[in-house]
Amino acid sequence: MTTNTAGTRRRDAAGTRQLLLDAARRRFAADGYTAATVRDIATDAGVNVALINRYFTSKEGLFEACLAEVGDELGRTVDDQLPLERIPHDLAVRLAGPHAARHRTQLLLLLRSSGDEKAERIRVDILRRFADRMATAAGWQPGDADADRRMLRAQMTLASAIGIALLRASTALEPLASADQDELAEPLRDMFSALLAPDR
Amino acid sequence: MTTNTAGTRRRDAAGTRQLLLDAARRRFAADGYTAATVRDIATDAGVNVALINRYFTSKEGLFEACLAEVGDELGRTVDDQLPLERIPHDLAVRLAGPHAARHRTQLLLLLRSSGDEKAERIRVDILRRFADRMATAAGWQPGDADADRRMLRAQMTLASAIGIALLRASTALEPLASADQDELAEPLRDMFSALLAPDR
DNA sequence: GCGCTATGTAAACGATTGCTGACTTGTCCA
DNA sequence: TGGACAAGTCAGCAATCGTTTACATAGCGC
Repeated sequence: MTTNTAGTRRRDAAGTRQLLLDAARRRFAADGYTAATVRDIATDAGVNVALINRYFTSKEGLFEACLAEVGDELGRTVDDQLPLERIPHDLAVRLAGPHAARHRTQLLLLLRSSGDEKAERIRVDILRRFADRMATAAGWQPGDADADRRMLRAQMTLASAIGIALLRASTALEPLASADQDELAEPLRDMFSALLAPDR
Repeated sequence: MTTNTAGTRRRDAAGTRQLLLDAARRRFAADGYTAATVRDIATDAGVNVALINRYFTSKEGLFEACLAEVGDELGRTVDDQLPLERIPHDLAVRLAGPHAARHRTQLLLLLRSSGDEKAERIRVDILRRFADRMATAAGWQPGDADADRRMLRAQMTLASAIGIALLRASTALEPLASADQDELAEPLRDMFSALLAPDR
């Protein structure tokens, strides 16, 4: 919360909008949609509660905006033509790398459901796009005979990564919860190459 | 809801207690702790709301009872000395077999957090026990040099299975969501043998 | 059959939820 | 420099939450 000498907030619509988005993403990811209250989010952001409704119309709108932002961010972050061999490493970094906290909220948000139909559509679209890229890296092609099998495997890979992220975040289960990037990388490599490149 | 001809409920403490447990497990697994309301649960069970507090003291108490029941059930269901080769098949059955609906609620409940400390302890205990059995099947022994590595892999296996269950249940992501037992079995076999038996 | 207790019901409590309206006040341009 | 509009504040609304309390009655031992 940036304040001037008088203790009143500096006025910056775009800025406070972003503060709300950041706080909301963390809260939604950590607590789930229902358990995260607008008052919690506003307090975290250091912003008045009413501004949530001004900028995002409703709690649902804020959630959708979070999802949309994550969609954009993943679209920019995830390499479109990522070689198969780098996927495990890339996911290990996401799960336990230097900016794991931010990446984790992205992954967790993908399985926080609000029940709202529009948000649900956004959520599934992101998952599908994410899985598509993995399937492509694994040699998937629309017309293939076993295209469905490859896609299924890509989606299972994604589900596994999210499951690991969730269990690490929401449970004090050792050694999983505090395993670092290097410790995770090796099993992830074994696992994902078995899923995505079973015949090489 | 069993009623006699007059429309009044038949009185059966143990019976309605179990009705509440079943309904609660489904609701908690599907909606999460906060989103599942005691009124929803009571309606599903065909039982008066106040009975939740009579039999389980509180919503928290009901949740703990659900977890404890799942713990017992898993303790009886999961074979203590399951051979490594059968784990993938066993999990495939749990995820998409004939009684998948019931097994799914068990798995999903393991990552529904209430925030309450006691419930959290029960939850982690179940997960730990579950992972222990998998690690044991994979040749884990307390004194081993790489005991920690094996345990980490077992926990990642469990996390993956739960992640797949969650994504199947909470998202219309095809083909994953409607894949049947046979379609899941093969990738699961590849995946789990890579995780649990990397050197065979 | 009588009466006691376990079982189930109904209504309401206070707290918290998301949200709204009327309001103050900062900021910037003419 | 003053006025207009955007940005932020404040108090309170109605709805819903978990829970409690007072009451009705079915079922069983005597």
